[in-house]
Amino acid sequence: MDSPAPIPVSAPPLVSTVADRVFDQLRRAIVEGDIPAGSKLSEPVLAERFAVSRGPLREAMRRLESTHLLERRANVGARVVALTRERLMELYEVREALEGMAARLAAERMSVAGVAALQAMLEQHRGEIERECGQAYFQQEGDPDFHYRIVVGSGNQRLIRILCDDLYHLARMYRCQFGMKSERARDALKEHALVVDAIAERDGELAEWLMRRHVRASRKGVERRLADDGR
Amino acid sequence: MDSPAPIPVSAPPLVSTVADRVFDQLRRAIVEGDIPAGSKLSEPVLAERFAVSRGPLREAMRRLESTHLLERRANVGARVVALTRERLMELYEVREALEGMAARLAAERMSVAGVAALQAMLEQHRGEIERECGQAYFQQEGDPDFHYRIVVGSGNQRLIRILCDDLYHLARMYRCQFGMKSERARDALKEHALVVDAIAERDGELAEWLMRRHVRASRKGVERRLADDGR
DNA sequence: ATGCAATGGATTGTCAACAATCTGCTTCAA
DNA sequence: TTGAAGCAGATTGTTGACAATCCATTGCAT
Repeated sequence: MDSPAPIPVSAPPLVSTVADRVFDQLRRAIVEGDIPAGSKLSEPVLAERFAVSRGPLREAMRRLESTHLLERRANVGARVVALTRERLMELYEVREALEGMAARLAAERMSVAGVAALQAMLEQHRGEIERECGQAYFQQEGDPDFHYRIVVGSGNQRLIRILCDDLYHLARMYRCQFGMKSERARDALKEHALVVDAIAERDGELAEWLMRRHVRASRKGVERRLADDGR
Repeated sequence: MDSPAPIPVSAPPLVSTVADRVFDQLRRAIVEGDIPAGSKLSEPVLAERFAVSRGPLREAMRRLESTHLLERRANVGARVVALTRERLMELYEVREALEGMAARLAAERMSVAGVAALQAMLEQHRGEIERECGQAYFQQEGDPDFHYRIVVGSGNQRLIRILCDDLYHLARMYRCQFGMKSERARDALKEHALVVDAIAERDGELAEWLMRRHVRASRKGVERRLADDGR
């Protein structure tokens, strides 16, 4: 049984270079809204803020750009991506396709130990949601955990990189900045359980179908919230 | 009716910087096998080869890494990705999911003009395949054209970037280096026609299903070829 | 002969200065 | 008053030199 500790998404670099540190710090600052979305990033001021020269900083920014958190134009500068309703919907569409496939592959290939760990995690989440009759913890921690495990369980390295290295950070950025806490916790947990069951039964087709429906349901929940807020 | 000229995948940068040029040249050299897969890239020798300093070169390499054509390790160096049968299959799995979704979205959203252009392109391909009773042209030019159009027609910016900026270049690398010329040209054309019909009928569900089957069929064709070659 | 430690060479990471480019403001003419 | 052309300031792109790190070879001890 695995610990509920944060899952190492992409293997952290064996040796940490200055650019790596700056990359992590900058990403967190952007994702958590410390640096507001849409704002312009000046290389000199950032270099001073992180106490590094422009070389490693530019490398970090380049990597942020490759994860689509930054947009650069030559001789003009870099801006943090703008969070729009449209982009969020696009993100959900891609996630639906990719995570559906991940669930299918996980059902076909995940080790029995992996499936057991998945079921254990689900049980733990069930306990937590019961205990604090709460929605807060689940959507903020449990849901990403669930999705990570499925994706990693697919065994498809490319799938893992696209989702864990890029899309999930962006998804977290939306959660942080739009302040979404789902009231869908109980429904989501039920949907998770169905997906896990399908994986345990090695029914790839059903697992994919259920996962896609789960992602669509999440999207609709978000859509409703945004409509209420009048974004 | 559009010209059969090469489709501009991602908008070429308005101003071309040195790093941009090196990026394009390096990518082409890697994709076309001019620089063999798995080989190590030395910064000094490449800098001399392209007659630039290490700064822009490193930026270009960083971008190649973000497209997963290069792998870097700190203080060790960069290597061109190794082309393995396993990675190729992973690529097809991701493409199946993503292009299936693209076909669905294209069916729902593509403009009538876009659909007309798609049909015209198909007709042109049909003529070409008839004329040279040939498979060469089609798989090397026509098939990518077809997939590009569908993806762009989805209107999902993120989908477009993932597929056109990253995956398609890698797919082309496999084609170039494994020297695949499909004997599947006629079958593929038929499959394309079915997808286009579904899009024209605005039947997203069917379009997705057909596109996924088409990608799977391509994968199987490649698998068979690789088995024959004993890779 | 085998395993381990130290050293030399090369490669990459980092830094600060220089050059090219863009943006916004000022100025001038219609 | 409006529009375009030119200039100033700042920002980014590029360069070459310096420092830190790793890999392979060599030598030695077991």
